[in-house]
Amino acid sequence: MTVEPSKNPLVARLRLLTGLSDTELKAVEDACSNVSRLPADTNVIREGDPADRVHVLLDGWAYRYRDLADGRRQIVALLLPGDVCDLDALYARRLPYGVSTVTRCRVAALTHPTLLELTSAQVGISRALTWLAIAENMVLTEWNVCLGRRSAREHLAHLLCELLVRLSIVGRAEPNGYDIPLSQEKLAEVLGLTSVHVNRTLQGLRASQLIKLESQRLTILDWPALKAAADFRSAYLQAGSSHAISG
Amino acid sequence: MTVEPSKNPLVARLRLLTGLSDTELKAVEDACSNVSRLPADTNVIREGDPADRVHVLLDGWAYRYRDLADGRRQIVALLLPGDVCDLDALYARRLPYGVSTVTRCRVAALTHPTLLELTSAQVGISRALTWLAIAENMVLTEWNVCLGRRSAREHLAHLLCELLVRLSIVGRAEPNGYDIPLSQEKLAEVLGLTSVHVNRTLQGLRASQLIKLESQRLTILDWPALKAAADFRSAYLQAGSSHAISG
DNA sequence: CGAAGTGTTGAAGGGTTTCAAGCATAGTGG
DNA sequence: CCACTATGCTTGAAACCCTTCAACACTTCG
Repeated sequence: MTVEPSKNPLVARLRLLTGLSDTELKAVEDACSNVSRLPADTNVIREGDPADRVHVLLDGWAYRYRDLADGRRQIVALLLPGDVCDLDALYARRLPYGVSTVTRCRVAALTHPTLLELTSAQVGISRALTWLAIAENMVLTEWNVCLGRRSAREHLAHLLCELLVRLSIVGRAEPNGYDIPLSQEKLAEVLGLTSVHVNRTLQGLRASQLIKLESQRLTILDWPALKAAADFRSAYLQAGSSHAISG
Repeated sequence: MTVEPSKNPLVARLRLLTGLSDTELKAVEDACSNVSRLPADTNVIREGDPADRVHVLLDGWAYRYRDLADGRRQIVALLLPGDVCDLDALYARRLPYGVSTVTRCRVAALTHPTLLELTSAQVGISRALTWLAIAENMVLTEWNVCLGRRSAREHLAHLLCELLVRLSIVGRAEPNGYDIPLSQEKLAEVLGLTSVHVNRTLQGLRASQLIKLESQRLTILDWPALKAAADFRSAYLQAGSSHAISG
């Protein structure tokens, strides 16, 4: 049985990294049929919302964030096409974070019963869910390292590297650059810095001839040097190809 | 069918938080029969080790860490009884981090085939794996917030709160305190600070009459005030009780 | 008793924040 | 077409949290 290449970026990721069968991939694709379009800069879900469905980002950029009482905000995940916005909704009564769009987005909603049915029918899909959670884990772990031990310059360079690899996996990047719709303010909320310092750090990377960044377009001028500045290893983003997880 | 209360802290966690059936809990317990004992301060796995099995911590404290080229180290997870040390081993060829013991530990090793068999036979166990990954996710997310946006004092207070709740779930804490075998150096590696600053921050919490900490024993003198100082909400650690995930 | 690890303290330095202002760009309405 | 406004980017100077370096005290243990 052959299936023509899907436009669904989640399917693309699962095909590339997990070895799911065509039948299972088709089932995932079918499950993503309830699609809605959201404008830029709007809430997908708010912190504390009841968790009765899971959202898959099909197109556009979004982010997961937590706000503190005094207004400080930390972005805890950048969501790209093919990412699940709120996996925790599977087991949490209410979500401990909010999700908002950066650009216009297409989002598929999968209800709890739909997912139960899917995972019961095919073990591979159940394993794919575990894989998705673990893939997120690895990104979160790397962010922990960046936030805890890396300088602003290293951290920013690392983020730009991570985004290149993740976007490439779902066909949203060219070899030497990509469109990045984040303001310096948003970058600051990701990096745990102020936008002022992000600005200066960005200038540092530009001055070193590592990157060019203008009008929301990042060009990587020296990939080896950027990777070195970040101490970046891409392995953690590409795990899964080793063991097939199909049922 | 009734099962007498298990000494296995992973079973305790799954029973309390996920609603797995007794049969499934028994299967998990049986799978943890290959136990080894490790002395304090030794490697469970090293960064880059081949990932052919998964380790479950049955007793003692351990931690997951990443080292940078110049010697900086970030601890990316504190592992308590009932925690899985290296879930990523399920899908990664090599582990992107190391795991070491803090105290003497008892650790169960589950080989890849064992796990495949378990998850194929019982959907509930497959879902439990996803739940475990998501539970880790929530902790990692909260650490991101702490590292990115909270002050040293808030962060330290938050960690002490988190540990009380997590230890309580597996019966390793009293209502107002617990044994904490971490040196200030280790705390610093968790918090992304220096041990000097951890020392001063700890003194601040003592001076405010929030905690007492001597000879590896933490006593919480004012739980509401400590929670307030940390802006701590325990919900993220107790998710799962809402939806049963049994197969 | 000496050695090693852990906790404590002081003083100086640095990376990042804060505050404040100025500039550019894009969209809006008169 | 041109104010006018809003938003984001840039820059400077001062302040602050945390680090660095260095020294000393305490405990444990061979």
